[in-house]
Amino acid sequence: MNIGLLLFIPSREVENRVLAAVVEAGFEITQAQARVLMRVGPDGTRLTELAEAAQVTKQTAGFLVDQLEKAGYVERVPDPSDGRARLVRVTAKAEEAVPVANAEMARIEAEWEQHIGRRRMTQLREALEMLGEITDPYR
Amino acid sequence: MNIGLLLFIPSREVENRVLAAVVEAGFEITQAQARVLMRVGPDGTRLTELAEAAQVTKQTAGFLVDQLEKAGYVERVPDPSDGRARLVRVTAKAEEAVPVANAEMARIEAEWEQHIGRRRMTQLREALEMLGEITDPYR
DNA sequence: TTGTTCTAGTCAGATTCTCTGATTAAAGTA
DNA sequence: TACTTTAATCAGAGAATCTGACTAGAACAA
Repeated sequence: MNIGLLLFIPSREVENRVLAAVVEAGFEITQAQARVLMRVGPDGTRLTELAEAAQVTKQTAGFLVDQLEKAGYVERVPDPSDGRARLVRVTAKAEEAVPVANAEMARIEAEWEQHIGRRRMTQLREALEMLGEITDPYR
Repeated sequence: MNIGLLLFIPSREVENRVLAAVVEAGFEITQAQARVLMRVGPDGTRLTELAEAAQVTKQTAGFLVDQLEKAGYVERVPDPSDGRARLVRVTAKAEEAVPVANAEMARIEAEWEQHIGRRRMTQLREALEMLGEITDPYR
């Protein structure tokens, strides 16, 4: 079984379930928007950085941030260190979704650990963290 | 770091690189088409099954299969056991892309093994195979 | 056998996501 | 100052996806 599909399937499972939980809780947000929102840092992040981290073009990132802004999940503030740039920051409203997402994630991890065992779960996480070092464009 | 993102990042890396290699080799195909094509079984697969495995609606699967058919990567033949159904089968042309994809995949795995070590790579694959049992709708 | 219900697939229409190319304004640099 | 680069946006188009409605064949119950 190919490693790409092996990674893709549980990845999608998490995405789907976490998004479903968040939507269920009353937050209207899409998968694409969530992928960008997830990348916004605690002190705000520039559009260009978001685009790079989420691996989409600036235009796409801008389009998604527009929607997130309209829905009240992020705000754009001027970047004091660069007059051309603006910082995208998450709002209090978006912060409220975090515990919902975390709870569903914890539920999933618990199910997985139930199935594959604690040791393998630890190993999985460790291997993935290391792979992130060479595959995550954000780092 | 959340487990969904940890899975998503390397998953996308594989998808992107394998697709790029296949396109580079002259096969004109998109990510969405590839995801469906990948799920076609050796004896042909029904559209409904493809849709389920790839987790898209029948309409979307049909749309993508149309394109794959036009491009000559799959053909639709009547299902002898059911007059309503047709079997989607991969053509010889599509088979030619397989070694290209496999080669790139092997290259990626080698790089990863270089970075995280052989033992962790084995553990990773084992954990993912097991997770597939509870997350892959195809099985 | 004959309705009734279910299943496989398609048609129509709309929305969402994504891209390429061009433009504007601010920064950095020679 | 003039040139180049960078951050962001505007315009337009294409790709992928969905919901809802429909057709034809299969399955089943009376």
